[in-house]
Amino acid sequence: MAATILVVEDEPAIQELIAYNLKQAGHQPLRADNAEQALTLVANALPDLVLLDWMLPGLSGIEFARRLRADKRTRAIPIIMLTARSDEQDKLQGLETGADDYITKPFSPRELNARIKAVLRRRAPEMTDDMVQLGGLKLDPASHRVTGNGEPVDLGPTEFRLLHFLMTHAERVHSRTQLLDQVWGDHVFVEERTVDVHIRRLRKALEPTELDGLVQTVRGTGYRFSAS
Amino acid sequence: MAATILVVEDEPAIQELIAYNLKQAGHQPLRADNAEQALTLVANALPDLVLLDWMLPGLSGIEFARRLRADKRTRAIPIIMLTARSDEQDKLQGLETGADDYITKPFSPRELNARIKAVLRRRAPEMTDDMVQLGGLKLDPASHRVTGNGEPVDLGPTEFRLLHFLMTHAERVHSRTQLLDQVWGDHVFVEERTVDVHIRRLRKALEPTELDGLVQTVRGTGYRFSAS
DNA sequence: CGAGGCCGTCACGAGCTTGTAACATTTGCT
DNA sequence: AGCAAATGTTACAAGCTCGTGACGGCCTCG
Repeated sequence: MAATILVVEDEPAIQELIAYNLKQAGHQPLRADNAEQALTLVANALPDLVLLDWMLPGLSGIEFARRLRADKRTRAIPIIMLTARSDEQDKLQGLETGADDYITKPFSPRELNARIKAVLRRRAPEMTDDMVQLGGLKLDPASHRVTGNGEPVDLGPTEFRLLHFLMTHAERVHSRTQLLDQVWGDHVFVEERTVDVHIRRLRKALEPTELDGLVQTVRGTGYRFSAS
Repeated sequence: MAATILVVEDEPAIQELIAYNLKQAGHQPLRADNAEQALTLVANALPDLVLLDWMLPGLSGIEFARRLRADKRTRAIPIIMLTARSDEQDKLQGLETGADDYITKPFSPRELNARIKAVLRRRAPEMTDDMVQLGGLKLDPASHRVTGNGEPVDLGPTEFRLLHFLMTHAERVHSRTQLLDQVWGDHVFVEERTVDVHIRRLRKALEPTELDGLVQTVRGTGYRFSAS
């Protein structure tokens, strides 16, 4: 878990309620009363997910979603829209605009959390605290523990995040830039070669378990985690 | 347990019955005949849980629940609603409003107690008086006593609550912020590093029993109680 | 009103992490 | 083979995190 979630909701009580529930669930809520404010926040820091009220004063939720989708930097952010009652018209338009899911008010905290988790699992599996197990390696985000063939593996924070991302996006090559964006964060500027060093550190930590071969180099492209 | 439980029920006989049962089970019942009265009581002292009749004269149970959820101070209070027969409509609306559980009349004292315990455990496992026993450490909330390998361990109030929380949420990393929210209470403003100091005091108290290793640091993330 | 216990904060230092540069090695190509 | 680009590897200084002891304030109890 531990995702940063932007809540765009003009009703203060509901906003407060949602924010509280997000915090309880281990997320980091960001709040905005309207779309303009939300855009400013997004400009400063990318949230991992957006909870968006469809009915907003000023710039509408639909329009806000469009703008997110129009900008390359924000296009991939999952959006869950909040609609009053089951307004079919809104739902349709929302899903067309690119919302990942919708939830109708009133909703229970339980339902909200379930949907957030579902969407994150689909769009950003490394944000959930699901255990990942691949090719003899086991990584548990909840306890923050890694074992290789049963033996504990000691990793630094960055190596842990790197391995987590690679394992949740296995069998795919990731360029250094992508890894920097995903593992380091997108507003960070670091030398690309730094990735190499951390890959090295990760492999070194995996060596005792003979599992370092799972982290593979794809020359000219980047790195890949592969269990095959 | 020893939880303070607010009973909101307009039928005097049933209210009396419930209150009696709660007392028997070791709880401290507060009674209210209607939502207005209940609000007054809540304003004075926060109960640990609310038993709420859905059908009330005047302000309805649903509305009362909404108000609890709307106020930051009362938002976290678990609610169990009492519904006459199995009125599906009410159940649905109740859970959406944020009730944690429901129980249909008539119900047995046993069932009521079971649900209360379950809800308390789910919302705040460290609220129940279940004894926790992990890795040689034994913590008994009822007698407020801790023993490590049979030897008594002397803890201050905060260390006790901290250990209780960690033990009831073992094998999970908790950030300092989470610990402050859960152990100190989330309206409190304290330095994050204060957590470190109390962890230190907890470890020091555990040292004589050689069990201080159970409280582990996860660098860059937080702390974890682990028996493995 | 004095003693003791508990709490939150601070400051210092050890040790761990991290980004970078520098050098070594491998790879692909001609 | 020879070359250039890409990647592996190592060392290191700077920065950050965490452990730890100390201190002063507050409260309770005698």
